[in-house]
Amino acid sequence: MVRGKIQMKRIENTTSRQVTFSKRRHGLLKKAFELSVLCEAEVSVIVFSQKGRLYEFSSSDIHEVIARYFKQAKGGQNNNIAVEQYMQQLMRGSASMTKQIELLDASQRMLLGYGLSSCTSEELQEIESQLVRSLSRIREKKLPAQEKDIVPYRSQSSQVSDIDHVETELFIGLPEMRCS
Amino acid sequence: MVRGKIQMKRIENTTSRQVTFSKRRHGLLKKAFELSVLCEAEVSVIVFSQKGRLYEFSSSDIHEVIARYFKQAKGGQNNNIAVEQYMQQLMRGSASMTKQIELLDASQRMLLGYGLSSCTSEELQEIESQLVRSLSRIREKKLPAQEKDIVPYRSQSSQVSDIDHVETELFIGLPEMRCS
DNA sequence: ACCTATTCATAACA
DNA sequence: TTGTTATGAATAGGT
Repeated sequence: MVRGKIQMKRIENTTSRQVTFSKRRHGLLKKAFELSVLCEAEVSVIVFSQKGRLYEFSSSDIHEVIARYFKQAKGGQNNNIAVEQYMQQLMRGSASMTKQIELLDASQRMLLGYGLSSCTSEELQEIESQLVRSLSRIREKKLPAQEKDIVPYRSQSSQVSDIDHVETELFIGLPEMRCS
Repeated sequence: MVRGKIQMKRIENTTSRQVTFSKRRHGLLKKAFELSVLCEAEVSVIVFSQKGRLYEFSSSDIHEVIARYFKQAKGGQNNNIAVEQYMQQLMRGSASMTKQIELLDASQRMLLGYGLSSCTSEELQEIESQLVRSLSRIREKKLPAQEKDIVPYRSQSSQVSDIDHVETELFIGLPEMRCS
């Protein structure tokens, strides 16, 4: 398009392809932003580079946009509402899970001693107390087995083995399908 | 940006806002297409107008892109794999449901007598036979109740009342959570 | 990363 | 709405 317009096909030269990707990616996200501002539209853009790196823009919560997409797409004529509602619930579930992950991430970092700059002294105290309790429990366990704590039953499936040790709750909101 | 550059804020005049939306939306989707071609990137764009109309571009199946997004976003460090897998399954479930809807749409249209131009004569015959069978069953039902067909139990919930009358199957693939 | 000659996108207008 | 055009933006190739 400049100094000799280019062909609309994959740029073979790796270096110039990467440079072009960087420039045009910037341009695309900027345009998306401008469209959302000028026209009060809801705009989301997702870009994966060849190497799998993720770039995105969203004028509002991208989960909401995706949920709205699933609701609207194919939603015109004679499609049933149940599917749309189900999809919305799936999406809201995804959104809440992502938020949960962020919260867990933050709390874990705190318990590991990182990201504490924003904490009040009370919070730091609370974290410390928690750490103390954790420590004492661990030491308690190290004593010769005394069956003090009955280990609750857990599925052997490794699928959920990393998520169910936390104190938070997930409200996925699956509609009653197969499980009462 | 032309004949006097514009301010980066909502365009107040409704007409020019709509015109600008139309033009810039075209430009955005075109740019997204070009980026995906030139740089072999995976690009998805979702746009909702103020009136709620949906516009989209995706270089590949948008469900796949969204699934990949959920997999990648927040997926860097210490997040557990179970959540990612779960999200992927939710997304694949959404994708398969959308495909199911399309199939159902098509078959319903055929049974209603539309969209038959692409059918072979065998298919038309099959549809006809089906319609005949349907008709005879309906007439059978119209006879005084004889308890010929035991009506299988159905949830009273209207949530799924429109989807479970079809002969196709949905493989949502929910991981074992709460249901065995 | 920084230039700049060009092509592209588009705001205003018709 | 669709089309035209003057002008600002984006960017391919080069440094």
